[in-house]
Amino acid sequence: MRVSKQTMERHHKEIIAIASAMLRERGVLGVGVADVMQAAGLTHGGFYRHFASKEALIAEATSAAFAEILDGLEKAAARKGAAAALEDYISGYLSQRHVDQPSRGCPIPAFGADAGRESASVRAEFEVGVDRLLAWIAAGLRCAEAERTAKAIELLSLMVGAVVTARASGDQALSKKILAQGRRSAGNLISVYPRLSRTSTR
Amino acid sequence: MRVSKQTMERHHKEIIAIASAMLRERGVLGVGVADVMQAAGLTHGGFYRHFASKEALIAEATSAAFAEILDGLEKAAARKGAAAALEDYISGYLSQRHVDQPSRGCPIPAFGADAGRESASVRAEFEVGVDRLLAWIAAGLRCAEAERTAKAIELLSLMVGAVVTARASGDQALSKKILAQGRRSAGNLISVYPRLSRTSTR
DNA sequence: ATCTTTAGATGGCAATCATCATCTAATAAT
DNA sequence: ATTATTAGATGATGATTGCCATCTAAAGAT
Repeated sequence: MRVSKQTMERHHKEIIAIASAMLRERGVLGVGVADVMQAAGLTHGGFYRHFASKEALIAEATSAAFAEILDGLEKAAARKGAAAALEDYISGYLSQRHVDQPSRGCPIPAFGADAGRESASVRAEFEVGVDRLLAWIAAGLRCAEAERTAKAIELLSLMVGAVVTARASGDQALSKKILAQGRRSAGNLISVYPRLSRTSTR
Repeated sequence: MRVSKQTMERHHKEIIAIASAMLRERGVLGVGVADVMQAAGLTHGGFYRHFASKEALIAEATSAAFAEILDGLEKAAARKGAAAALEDYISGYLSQRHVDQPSRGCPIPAFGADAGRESASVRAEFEVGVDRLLAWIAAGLRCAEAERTAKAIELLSLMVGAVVTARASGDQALSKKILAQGRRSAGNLISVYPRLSRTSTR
């Protein structure tokens, strides 16, 4: 049955939103076209009126996941300032909640490894998202302009690695230890005080 | 056809070795039982004489991957000292080669996210491996005893996150930038000089 | 030398996968 | 009001999935 233009656009967005959550929960290969369509209240056959392939959906869903997160971050920065928003972002990122619920969380620890195995179109979306995220983080850092990008990369790497490792290590003590240490390390990183070692000889 | 005990044991180990490489290359869902058996020169039917399930293979292959890496690390530490071996480990970990060839690399960035979705038996193997790896890293750090574990966790998180993010971002400039910054950050971390911010007020 | 055991081969199971041809019902254009 | 267009439903495609029953040939035990 045919459907109005608005309805179709709504369906399109719903499919992407559902896919972006399922992607983060189950990974690229864990998500089936039929699963996504069923979750959207549609049948699997209509999928190819919306997307050229599963790969195209993955790319769009990746873009949407980053866009959703970055929109939230930019609003938060506008509301309470870049530095305070960054602190909130870090504590949320390195929370048990984020580890336990990947579906609304950061795409990088959730399916970054999968994305590396996907086609260039998916990796390109990831690249754009990471770039935007790094720029947002850099804007919230209280440090010399020249150091911002470097520190942003260090901070993001630290957070991504802590979440991946904590998730892999299950719900045991080690997982919590990694998260707690991640919070401490990130706190040090965003501190206004420069590192002695950063300017040291070596 | 039946095969001698030694041959069977050899087959068993070959299956695990192949699976551990394929796991890191394709992820958990990207590896099929038939793929592994074919790569081992066997047919898929014999698989269940060796393993109770695919899950059991994943668990054994995870354990084997960590064991192989840690054996190498311990030998390196015995040969040239823990601190020097750690420096080598870091530069290898954050190399383009490691990003491009996951099959012999660290399991954490390769399929840590997948492992988080797997059963407790797989996650348990991951936990043991991460624990051993952290202990080895800690032994190579030149810093106060009390800080070793914390620094080891920070260093591992940083490295895992950098590799995941670099892989996800494709083979472009961003990927290389993340790796290069990871090397710089890791270098600062293992430096003998303590961080000012670590002991600072906040 | 005979018998029991079993690793691996063969083939097939139902389920799932991405993809697509066909049909239909309703929208959008005329 | 009539017609052209098309979103979605239906159902099937061949390929692949993990898993298993059966067979067989060789190893290990007697």
